[in-house]
Amino acid sequence: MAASRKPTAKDEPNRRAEIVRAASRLFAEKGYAATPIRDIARAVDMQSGSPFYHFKTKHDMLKAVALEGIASISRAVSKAAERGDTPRATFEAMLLAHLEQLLGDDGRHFAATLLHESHHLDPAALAELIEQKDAYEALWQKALRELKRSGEIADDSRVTRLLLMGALNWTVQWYRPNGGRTVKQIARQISGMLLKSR
Amino acid sequence: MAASRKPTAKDEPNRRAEIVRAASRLFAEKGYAATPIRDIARAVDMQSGSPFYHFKTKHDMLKAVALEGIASISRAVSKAAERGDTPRATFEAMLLAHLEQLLGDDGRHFAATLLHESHHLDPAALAELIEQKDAYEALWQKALRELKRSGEIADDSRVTRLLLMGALNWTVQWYRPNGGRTVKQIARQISGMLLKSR
DNA sequence: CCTACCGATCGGTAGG
DNA sequence: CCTACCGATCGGTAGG
Repeated sequence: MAASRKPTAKDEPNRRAEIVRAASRLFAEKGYAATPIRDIARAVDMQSGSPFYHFKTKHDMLKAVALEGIASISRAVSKAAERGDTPRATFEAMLLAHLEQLLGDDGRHFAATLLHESHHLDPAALAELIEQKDAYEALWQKALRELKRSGEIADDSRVTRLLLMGALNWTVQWYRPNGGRTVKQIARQISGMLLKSR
Repeated sequence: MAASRKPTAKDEPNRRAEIVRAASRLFAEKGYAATPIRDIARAVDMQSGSPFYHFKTKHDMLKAVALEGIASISRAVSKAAERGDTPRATFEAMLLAHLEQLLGDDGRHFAATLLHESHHLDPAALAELIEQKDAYEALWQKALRELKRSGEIADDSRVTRLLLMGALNWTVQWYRPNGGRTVKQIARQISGMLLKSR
């Protein structure tokens, strides 16, 4: 898995992205504070000081991971939200997109870092992240509003949204691929729990 | 808040419990790996090496916090489960008890540590914790089973339980006391979302 | 991006 | 429980 040749500065076009990817995996698995930069460097075949050529501080790495995490979830769910023709179909497409980002191979470590390690960010970076997160959650608030208008949900308050986010985001803690249930089945079960008609 | 007298070995009857309490708060706020034992010692007016008189390792402190966390949640919810006369009343009492433990002043830091920092435990301690957690969640599975029998819920599968746990446990991320909603209101909203009749 | 390195911090311990 | 301390690790940097 690790390339044994010695990379040089001109070698890869985007070493920075590789670092972010490796960092996301290690932050997700061992936590930000418990991950030495040396481990991230080794994961991308660098020497221990070299990541600092791409990032000024370790915090900047975390910031990059967290922002990329919320950005790709946001992108995927926005796109899904455009496709539904009914409030219910829209909602179900959004559920599926959100879960695919959280549980899929590509975004899983970004999402886990975003959800569990963001509190290590400095206040400025945290504020930036919260701004993105608020914009993202507004998509859900809108979807809930339309479900209420069409009579498929009784309450579209902020608390409802937060409880829904909890049910979704908590899947990161227990979902295992090859664990019997597909992501699509879980999405369907959530909509079955929340929506009235069938 | 911090006593300025110098405590001696015979001084307090239960310094160990104070350490666990302080550790729960710091682990919850800054994370296990980012909390130096020196900070815990200072929080209980000890010198930096003294916590090791009570705990062999830092991991043992985390283990104590996590096990006390699951134990008190388990105790509170068990007690609540005994009091309801209908499946619905039982369920609502359990919801309230669980949330009070997670969000109340006493258990809040224990719960946050339990939920967010347990992965730092060594495999043996983690296995012990999971055993307790499984026993706890069986209480919920039973409650869901009875709600299904009485026709107030459509699905009492394991996934339903996990989604419910997610909605509940995620409150730790967003609930703020004096934030408008009481714990009781949140509990009621969850039962309103999940249960069919009114 | 590598080499070589520094200062600070940290978990843990010996001895009392 | 305190004093005094050690060895290891870690984020970060200078210079090339």
